[in-house]
Amino acid sequence: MNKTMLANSMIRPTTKDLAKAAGVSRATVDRVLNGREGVKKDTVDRVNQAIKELGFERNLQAANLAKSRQYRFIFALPRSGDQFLDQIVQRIAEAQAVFFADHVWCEVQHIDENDPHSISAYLSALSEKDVAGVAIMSPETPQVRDAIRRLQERGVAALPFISNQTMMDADWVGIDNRAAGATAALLMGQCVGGRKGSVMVISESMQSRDSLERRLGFDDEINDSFPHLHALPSLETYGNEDRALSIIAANLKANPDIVGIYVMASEARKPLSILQSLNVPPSIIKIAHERTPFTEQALRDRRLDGVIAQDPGHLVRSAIRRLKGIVDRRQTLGSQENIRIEILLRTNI
Amino acid sequence: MNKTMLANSMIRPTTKDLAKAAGVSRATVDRVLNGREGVKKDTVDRVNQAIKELGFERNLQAANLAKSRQYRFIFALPRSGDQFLDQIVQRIAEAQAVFFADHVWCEVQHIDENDPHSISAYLSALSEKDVAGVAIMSPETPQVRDAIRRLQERGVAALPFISNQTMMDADWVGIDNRAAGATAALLMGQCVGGRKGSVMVISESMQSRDSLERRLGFDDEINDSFPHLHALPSLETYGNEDRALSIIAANLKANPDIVGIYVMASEARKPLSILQSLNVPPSIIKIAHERTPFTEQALRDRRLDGVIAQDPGHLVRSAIRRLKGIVDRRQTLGSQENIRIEILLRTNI
DNA sequence: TTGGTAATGAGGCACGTGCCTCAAAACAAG
DNA sequence: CTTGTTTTGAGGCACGTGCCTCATTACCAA
Repeated sequence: MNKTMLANSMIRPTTKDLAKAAGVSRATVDRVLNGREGVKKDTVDRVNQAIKELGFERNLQAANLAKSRQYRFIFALPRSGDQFLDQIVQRIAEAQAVFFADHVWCEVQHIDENDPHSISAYLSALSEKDVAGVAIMSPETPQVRDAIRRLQERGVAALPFISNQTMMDADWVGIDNRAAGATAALLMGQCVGGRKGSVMVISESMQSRDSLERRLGFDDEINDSFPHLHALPSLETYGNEDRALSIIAANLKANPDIVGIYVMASEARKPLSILQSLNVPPSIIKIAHERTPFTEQALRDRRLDGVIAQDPGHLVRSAIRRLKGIVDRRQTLGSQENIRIEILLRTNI
Repeated sequence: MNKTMLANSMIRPTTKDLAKAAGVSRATVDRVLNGREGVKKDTVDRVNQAIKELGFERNLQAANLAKSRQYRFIFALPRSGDQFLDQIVQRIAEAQAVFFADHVWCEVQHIDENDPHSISAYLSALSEKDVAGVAIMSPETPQVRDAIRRLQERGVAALPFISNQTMMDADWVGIDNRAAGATAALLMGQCVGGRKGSVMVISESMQSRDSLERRLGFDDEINDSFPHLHALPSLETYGNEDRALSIIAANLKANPDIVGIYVMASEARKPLSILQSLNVPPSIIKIAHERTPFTEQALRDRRLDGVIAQDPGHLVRSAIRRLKGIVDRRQTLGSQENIRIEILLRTNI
């Protein structure tokens, strides 16, 4: 009995079954399924009713075959040469091979993160004919936000990637930066042990939403759980090495009680080498973001005590699956694509 | 130019193209692709050559459509009622919905983890006709190991799940338990701070490979990095509450210098409630495994300081993708399906 | 050469859906 | 009623592969 039941439940209804159940022809079912005009409201309802009753779900493989559909996706990423981005690009190339069997093609398009106008222009030029979806990593500006909206209206799947845009709280791929900051704080508190003192916070710029959120989460957790620690105001390097050196040195001198340093930017290399050149002792706890060859090595060498990371491979594959899900109008399981905040220590690299 | 290039590279060669390129008929191509007999070695080579040259990869959607293929997978899991397993079962149900569009059906089959004979008998009864693949969570025994091998020989994809079998170092789904143990140790060391003392280690049984590996990793890291800590011999509860209470109490009394407790088993509930009933102070660091409603709450209440976890949803989906990959003879990206060792603290639950 | 077998080709149907055409039916307005 | 429009049906081809059958060719040995 069990077997028969299973066998039955494993036969998926087809459009033919639908037609029979709704008492219409396959042509009409087709019109309803693909939203074509010229069907009476009443008939549409009958078909939809049948869909529900039979639990019909269109056979995507067959549909894609019929349409010889291809999924062309574009990753619009900042130019920059930091190691985290390099990783992302590399993972995209790897993902290509994995998703080849699903008829997915990915391309990387470099955009100028500091020129919202050019980004918007680029996005506006994309047509649904050429591109099925775009994953966009860009700081939030009204122009970019609008360009994304227009893309979606034109039928192109658009997904904020790693950097979030306020508009879409659910529909984006990346970690919860506030929680990431809080995690950094907790790790900091625990590594510092009972010691009392200040914590230096280094960022590239506090303009971006990501940095702001990390900072908020960091402060919340420090205040909540480690009142004996004092988080200093953020130092902004603006990606300038000389500036970074001078402000970090000054900050160190001004706060001799520093027990920890939190490097908030995604590129930890420069701040850390500056710290090293300034002979900051290992007893001062150092926590950074993102797994890169550099941070991995630093963890091993104990130049870093902890790293808060998001897996680049997972980010990329998640973005692809999400884009594909949008294009296919598939139900996606929210929890499936939650990007985890990883804590890297020496042992779990 | 860019566009044309892309358009060309985006047309996948078909068996027809293959036939033309190899100078044979589609029938012969078919014989080669599907390993049928009666083709001259020479011809086979020519076809394979063409496959390489064209970069041919069979269109899985079309093939599955033609065969009206369904993927029926079975998760063979221990009966038990622990929360971690409950989560797994729940995730399987969720995954069903997500993978429905891929024609994947999953079933949970409860097995008796303590009866290798019955497990082996169950696996032996599975035929390639009914089942495309099985994910097996079972402690390692020669009988189970052999049954898995025979399954594979019969053409059923078989994948050790969460509990590893020595035989397959690469082909299984779960975390690296040795690294997990080491991570627990490192977390322990950091939370304990500079304090000196002993660490209690509680397990259900040291018979299983998983426990052994965790213990090895734990000891390695403690010895390496925290010489001021002393890891006590493992306490084995054998799942018996009375026994657990008495040995834990005795262990606490015998070692007044205990500064940390490592609960190695996947079910932390009972050991922890025993510890609570024994009034173990919060200053003693407690680390356990697996994210469950219980451990989440315990982290929030600060009854637990850290949890080493593997994401059940990811485990399940990874197993399904792996099984499907095996059945489809697809290339799988190793790194894609690496299960991460997650560190859960209060902030990143 | 002949007979026999092994190797190959030609062709067709099926899978489930998308998309098209043309005809038939239902309906509304005059 | 007729005329015109809207709605529906019938049917067929295409997508790329698997799996048949039957015919044809190549090759080997007697």
